Amino acid sequence: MTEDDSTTMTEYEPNDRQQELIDATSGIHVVDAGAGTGKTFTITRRYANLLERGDVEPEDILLITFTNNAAGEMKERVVANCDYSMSALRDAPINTFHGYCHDLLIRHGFDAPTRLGIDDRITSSTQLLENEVIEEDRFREFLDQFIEAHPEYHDSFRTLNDATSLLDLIKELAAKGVFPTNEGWFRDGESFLDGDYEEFKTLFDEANEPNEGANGATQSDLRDGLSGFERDRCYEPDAPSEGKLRDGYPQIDDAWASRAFDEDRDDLKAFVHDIYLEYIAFALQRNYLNFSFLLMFTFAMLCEDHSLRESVQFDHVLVDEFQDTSEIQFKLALLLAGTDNLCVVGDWKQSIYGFQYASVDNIRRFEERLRTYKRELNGDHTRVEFPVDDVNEIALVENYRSTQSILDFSEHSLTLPATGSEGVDPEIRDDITSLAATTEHDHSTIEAFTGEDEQAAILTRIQEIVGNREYAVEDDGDEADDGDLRAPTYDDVAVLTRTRDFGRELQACAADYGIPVAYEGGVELFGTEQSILLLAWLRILEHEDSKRGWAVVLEEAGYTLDEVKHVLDTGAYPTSMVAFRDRLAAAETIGGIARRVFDRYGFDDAYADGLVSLVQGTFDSTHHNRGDIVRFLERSLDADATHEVADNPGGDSVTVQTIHAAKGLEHPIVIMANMNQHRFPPAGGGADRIRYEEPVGLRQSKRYTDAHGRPHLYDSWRYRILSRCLGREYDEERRLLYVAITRAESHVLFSAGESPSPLFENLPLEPSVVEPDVKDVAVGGTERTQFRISVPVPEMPSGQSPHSLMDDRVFSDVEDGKGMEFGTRVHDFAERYAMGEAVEPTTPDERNVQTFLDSLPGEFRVEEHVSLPVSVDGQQVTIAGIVDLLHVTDDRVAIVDYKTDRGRHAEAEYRKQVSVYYHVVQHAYPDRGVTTTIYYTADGDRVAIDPLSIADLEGLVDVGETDDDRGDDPRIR
DNA sequence: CCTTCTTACGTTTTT
DNA sequence: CGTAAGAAGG
Repeated sequence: MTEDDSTTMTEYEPNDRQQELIDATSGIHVVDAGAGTGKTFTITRRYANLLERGDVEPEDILLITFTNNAAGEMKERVVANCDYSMSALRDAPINTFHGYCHDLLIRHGFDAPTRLGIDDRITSSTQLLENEVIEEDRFREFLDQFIEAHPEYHDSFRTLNDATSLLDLIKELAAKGVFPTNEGWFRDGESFLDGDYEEFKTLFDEANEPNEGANGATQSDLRDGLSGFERDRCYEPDAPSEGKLRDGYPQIDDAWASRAFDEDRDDLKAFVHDIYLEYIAFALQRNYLNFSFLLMFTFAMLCEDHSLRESVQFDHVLVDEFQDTSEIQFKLALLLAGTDNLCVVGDWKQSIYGFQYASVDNIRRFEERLRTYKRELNGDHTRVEFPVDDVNEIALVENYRSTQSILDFSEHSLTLPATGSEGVDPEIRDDITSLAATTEHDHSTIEAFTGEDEQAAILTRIQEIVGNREYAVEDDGDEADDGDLRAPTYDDVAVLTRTRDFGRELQACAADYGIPVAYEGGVELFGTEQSILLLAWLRILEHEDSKRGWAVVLEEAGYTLDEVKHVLDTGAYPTSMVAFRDRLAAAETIGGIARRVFDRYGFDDAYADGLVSLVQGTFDSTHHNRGDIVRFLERSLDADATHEVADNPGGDSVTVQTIHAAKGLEHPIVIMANMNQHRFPPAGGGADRIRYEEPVGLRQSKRYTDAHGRPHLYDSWRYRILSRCLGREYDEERRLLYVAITRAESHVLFSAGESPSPLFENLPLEPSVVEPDVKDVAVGGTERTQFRISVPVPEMPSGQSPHSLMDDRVFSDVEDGKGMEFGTRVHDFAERYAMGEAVEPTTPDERNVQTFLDSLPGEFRVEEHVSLPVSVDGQQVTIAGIVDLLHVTDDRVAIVDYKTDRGRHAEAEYRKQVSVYYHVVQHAYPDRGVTTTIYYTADGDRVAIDPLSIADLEGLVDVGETDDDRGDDPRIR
């Protein structure tokens, strides 16, 4: 499903344009590589071609990608195309900008901070701070001490509404190459802050152009936008009255352009400068760098240290995904290029990372920027030594993904007005390189629909599509030339959304109907029950906040509010919980704490795993105490922080993801959902009081002074005029829609609810209205009941799994051939079949399971968590595990454990495992007879096991081993 | 056609 | 809380 999958097969030969790029091994090339044109394929071929010529080695070629994944994939595919092995390319500079800069700083960046006049060093102990929530926390801490130290800025501080907006500003400036030094600004940074009046004047004139009325000119957008100029606002005394400002008609007076632009910003610049510089120093002092500073220091170092720059420069520089680069990244590429063998590849139509400071003009106006940047970099010293006049443009035009209908349709999206009144510059069409399809069929459906309940409408449509040959998709099986069409499955459908929330809602809604849906992408990990309980236990461990923790834990355990209150007041916490707390307190690492908490509650899902690995990864060092972690969890919860969680149910399911997450992927059928007002495009925008915007530079919208003889936060009348000229940009929203459409191979559908957005209404399609009619696919209503057998948690237990009682050696000399994955699949089938899901057996083992389960009357309990407390040498130990199946009838309970083994070699060991289950189950069902059996799926043989006594089991426990030593999955297969 | 009022909204995510 | 799009009013 990755980009270029259609071209990964080596049997494909490059097309003419691809070949041109592969052969273009010298000179400057800018490659317009549209969606699905085999970009990665071509780049890796080009790279291999360079190596084959003999005089170029891997270390002479810098290949920059956008993500670490892409870098890894590039390496693999280069290896597939040339004589080098993976190990030979291990150290090859195929990397992201950040990754490469990190390496460079570690190797040569010791005194890079001195380039900004900061007297500190980057050392091998300097950490890269990756987590945003933690950085914001540090930044707040920094700001507090900054305010303390700078009384002269107290007024400036009053203008701020939110501390982190300043951190964002710093990162934005860093991405533009604007850095502070102890004496002012690095190189010509200050001119960026001042802005460019000429450019602004152009925008001003544009906004001030009279509109065409029915009879003659009507007022300009600018004049219109300035109505109500004084409404609900208080300006400083030098502000003009609305009447004066809007004196002219149909335009306002030209002179306002310079009056609004020219402003004394020395105080503002000094304020931002000092915070910026001192924050960098603060970070170094605390031994960390953020992603922005990584690039900043590398750039400063390469700029100023001429011999270093020359020594690291490359013969060839190749940048992939160039539409996602920021300005400083473009400049870094130039500094790293020793010759004019510079090749950038990208597609401006897929530039959707503006909020991460990607600058689409890097590729759209490549030549212009190249010249400007060369001039800037060479101002005082020749850093870019090669000529930049001769730029070759190559456009890849053959698309290997979509039908021609979809490709043609996708171009509309780039010119759709995104508001009722917006006019889109039609010249954009001239920049579009039309793509040519290579598919054999052109059977596409392109349609739009609405439904009052959009979620239901989408699910209804999905059910109509799946299995319907009208929505046939290409069957790209392994046979070389197929071109056959087949009816779609759930797997073929992807629902794309602009914002995450809609996708998550749809996922929940689909789950109600039993429609298989896999949400892919970042998940709100901190709002989960797992996270809340972990936080609660950590609070209990931290004594200051322990009551808040206890309240959550007690409530979860089923105490009523009154009971909770009573326990909190008296401090009489249940002894088993106190014992658990003490056991937690003994854990060495945060990962150990988290795992113990999740074991206690039986969480062994993707969320628990995600949390364990996240906290373990974030707090691996000993520098953090539990208070830090509590704060981290609180902040993350507060900030709705998201995190990637591997929660793919697998199997045949609909994909739901954001457009951003879908970039680079392809799907046979795409449903572009939630095209509603204020959702796509989203409403709102930055309300930051201090901001940087091209071309007006650094500005503030409010200022705290005592003008009018009264201290107040006055509005800036200049800012109001300037912001009216800048307006809101919807180009990126159109590109997002473009990306969504071009993910589709065969069919595209657009959906909206009750109030479609202009983007939807302006589609050249006639929307149909879908009456919701979702069929419930959950069979028989056999809901999986949450039933948990629990035995009171003993004092001071240390946990073990039944696995630890067993002797692994019986498994080691067996050549089974089926493997663990097979076992997992059979167990999954058995679990789902027992719960009444409509699953079909695919192997003889599964058919045996089916026959077996069909023969059993009564009730099933599936995957029961059990724990058995035992005492060994006076020490409490809990053995926890999961029973595959409990077969419950009126007078008996049967334990069934599936085994996929071909032979019986391990039965003696399994006896220990199922004996644990026996004692727990007997305890839970004291009135019924309990039988313990193993079901061998290979031959359908059910074997009764005579359980060991508790005393026997206790004899098997090795007290030296704690739960930290065992694997994550206590399940025994 | 122009102005004023009302109402509804608050994103995306990799390094 | 501040913004901006659309509706209503003049």
